[in-house]
Amino acid sequence: MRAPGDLRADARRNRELIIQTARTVFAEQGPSATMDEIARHAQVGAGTLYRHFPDRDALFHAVLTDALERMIALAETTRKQEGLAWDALSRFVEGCAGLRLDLLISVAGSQATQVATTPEIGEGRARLLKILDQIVSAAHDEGTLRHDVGAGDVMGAVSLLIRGLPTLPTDLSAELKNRALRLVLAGMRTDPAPIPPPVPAMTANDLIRRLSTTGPAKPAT
Amino acid sequence: MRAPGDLRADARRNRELIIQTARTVFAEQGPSATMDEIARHAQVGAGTLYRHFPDRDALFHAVLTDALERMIALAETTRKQEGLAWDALSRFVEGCAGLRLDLLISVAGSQATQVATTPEIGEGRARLLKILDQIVSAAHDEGTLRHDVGAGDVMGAVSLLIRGLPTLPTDLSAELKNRALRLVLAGMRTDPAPIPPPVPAMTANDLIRRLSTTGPAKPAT
Amino acid sequence: MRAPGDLRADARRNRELIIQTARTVFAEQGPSATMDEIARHAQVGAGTLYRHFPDRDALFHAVLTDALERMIALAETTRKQEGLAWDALSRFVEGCAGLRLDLLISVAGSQATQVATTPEIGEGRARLLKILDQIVSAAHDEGTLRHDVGAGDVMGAVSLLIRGLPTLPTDLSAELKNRALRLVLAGMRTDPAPIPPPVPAMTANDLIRRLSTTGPAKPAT
Amino acid sequence: MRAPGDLRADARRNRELIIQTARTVFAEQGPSATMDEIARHAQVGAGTLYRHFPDRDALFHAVLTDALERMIALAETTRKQEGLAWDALSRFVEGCAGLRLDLLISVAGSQATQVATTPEIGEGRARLLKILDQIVSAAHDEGTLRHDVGAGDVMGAVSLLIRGLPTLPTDLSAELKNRALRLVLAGMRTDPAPIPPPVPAMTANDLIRRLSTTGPAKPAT
DNA sequence: AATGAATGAGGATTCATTCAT
DNA sequence: CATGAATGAATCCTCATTCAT
Repeated sequence: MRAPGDLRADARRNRELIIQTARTVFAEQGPSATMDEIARHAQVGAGTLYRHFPDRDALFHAVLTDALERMIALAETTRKQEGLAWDALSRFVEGCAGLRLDLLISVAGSQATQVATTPEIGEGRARLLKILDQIVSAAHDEGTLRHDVGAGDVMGAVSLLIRGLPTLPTDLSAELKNRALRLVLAGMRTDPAPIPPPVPAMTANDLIRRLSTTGPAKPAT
Repeated sequence: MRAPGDLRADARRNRELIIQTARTVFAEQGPSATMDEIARHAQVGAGTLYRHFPDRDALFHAVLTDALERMIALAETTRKQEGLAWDALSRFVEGCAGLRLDLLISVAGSQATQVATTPEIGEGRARLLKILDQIVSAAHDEGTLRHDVGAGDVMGAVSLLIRGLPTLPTDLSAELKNRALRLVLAGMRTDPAPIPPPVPAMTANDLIRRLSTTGPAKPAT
Repeated sequence: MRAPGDLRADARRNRELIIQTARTVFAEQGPSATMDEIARHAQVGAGTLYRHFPDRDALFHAVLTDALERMIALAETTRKQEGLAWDALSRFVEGCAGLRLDLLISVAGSQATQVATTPEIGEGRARLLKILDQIVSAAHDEGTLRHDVGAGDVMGAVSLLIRGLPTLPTDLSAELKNRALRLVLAGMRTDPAPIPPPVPAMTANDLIRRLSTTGPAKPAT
Repeated sequence: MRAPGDLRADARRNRELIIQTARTVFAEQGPSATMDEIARHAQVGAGTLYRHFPDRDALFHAVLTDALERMIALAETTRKQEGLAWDALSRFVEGCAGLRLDLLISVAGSQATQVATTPEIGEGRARLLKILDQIVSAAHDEGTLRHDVGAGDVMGAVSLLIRGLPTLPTDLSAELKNRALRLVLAGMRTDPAPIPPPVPAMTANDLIRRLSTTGPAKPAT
């Protein structure tokens, strides 16, 4: 008899590969990226993709679950590593922006309503919120976080902002996203918003120039 | 033969009808709503839809242009009606959330990249940004708006937030969106944070409860 | 305003065309004939086929219903035209064999179990059985039909026999089917067996020779 | 290395297992049952199945050959055991119905045309027909069997009838099949049909009731 | 100018068959 | 040899778009 991890090792690697590829492809092409496209990028046959994820929704579900896990891990890390709760909170918020989770809601929003209501997803969300709650409570106690801001607000703002603006050039989208996140963080502080440090404002002209200079970052579906 | 104005009135009415219907349908079913679905909701034949908009992108374009016009009108109105530039700014931001533009970016993001780079759209964006610039400058002068916040930041934050979170129940989505908008506004102020008034925080438990109670707001595509 | 039958005439013609084509193609290629094949034979696009019959089962259903109607019409005709109930019965049985309904059960048997339980099909079957019942009763009264043979037996035997033996050369299949039908009819008579008239038996050697001489009648799927 | 007989025994057992499993699965799910389904039911991997039968047709071939062997064995048995040729004949005909060969033709008919023309199958058929010929000749000599009925007729009628009506509930299908077989047998007799003994007829109402009461016997493919 | 049927290219999914373990 | 994962061609079905009425 074989060791149980043998073939499974290969399969597990493929599964992981497909999930990560799907995340990338969805982020780049939007939620209507085709299954074939994903399979091609992952360098596997369509059949392999379907062996692992029996249909489109199953793949969405796996991608979303994976994304949630990353956010949870991020929240736990920052909570442990940062002395100040506020620092944990802001590192979490900014870290989410870097997780390349653009698709998290975009995918869910366009096709996967049922996916979003899966028990696993629900539990994952709850787990994440519990951790955020601890950070938020600590920040309340520290006096750094406004008391009318809860873990639900943090989660909501992050969910809204991490999507970025897919029609814009990638770097401009990232910059606007980061600036908006900083503004939200500033709005959450009790004191006069020492954050962010005075960087130049994004003026109307800045935006217009950068919009007219560059083409779109991403091919449409 | 009829007078040309007669038919034109009819046609113009149909065009308007289709645009508004499309906005609704896109907002409800996501950006992959089919042309037939839109035609059916507008109670016209597919042929009529295509007579007005030669292809899918043309329809997107019209919907986005229409949305931009609404935002422009809103910005102009608040600028004229409000004495304080800050009030104009915050009324604009909050007004956008009420325009039901959920689809503005969601549509654009998933399918209409090329649409987003159309000259008309570019000009509309520029026009809107110019008006915002006036408001923003006035607010800077007033001392109510942080100097490191520009019209581009306002536009960016609004664009990111007005989409809402389509997988959540409608009311919860709206509430989270409004709370996030208020946090952003608070983050833009120079002074501590008179906004929003102390309302109870959205806690982790609030969010978990409301997520598990209600089903999703919208059938997936 | 147009006459209501205008466009519909075209569509109705297409619907009929597709049903008859499907019957032929199923009869020739077996129940796993592809939708595309049927569409090609009918000289319509796949979309047209699907507009009329939303999925494979719907097409099956239509084909089966159509076949039932033909059997019903046949039963009614023979009942009216023949003086002797026995003649009506045997003309019905033999007529069914000529209806090219080879697929009737073969299709149903392989894929369309749910189709077979449709209310329409059920009603059609009942209607047919009622007519057969009248013929059968009259034949009982005539004294030509054994009293332990009912309309259900007639229907059952016909259903079993009309399929033919698709692997055999067409003419051999037809001949065996016809001989079997005559044997069944003979078995239903009260008197010795005036039917069939003494034709030469199909001997083992006949069959072996004809099986080895000719290739199969039909390309496999 | 092991003795060759060892593995061979295992392999032979597997081969037999797969054939019998395939027969069952085909009979239950129709001729389009998948290879994976058969492998799963036989509790072997797909690779094992393909080691024994290089492709789908090879498996069909084996199943059909096996069925033919059973019919041959049955014919030989009845010939030896029955004193009266007629009894041998009718026991053969009825025995075939019990062999669960429903698929014999149904499979062949839908997919395996080429299979049906294989030399092995041809020889098997010939062998079976020879045996039937002996029985038929004896029955002619006995005066029990009509002289215009040959071994080919027997084979044909049996082939047509043993398939049953897969859309009907199992027991109803079996009953109709048995009744039809008895009618055929009656039709083959020289004398006024002492067979079958007077059982109640299957009336229209019987059939309608039983069709509406029970669901179909088999899930469609 | 409106209608809705027809078209067919394209995407999701399945499954016979191959191959690495 | 057995296993079950990988493959990709083939099939079902959808939907943007065209066209006859």
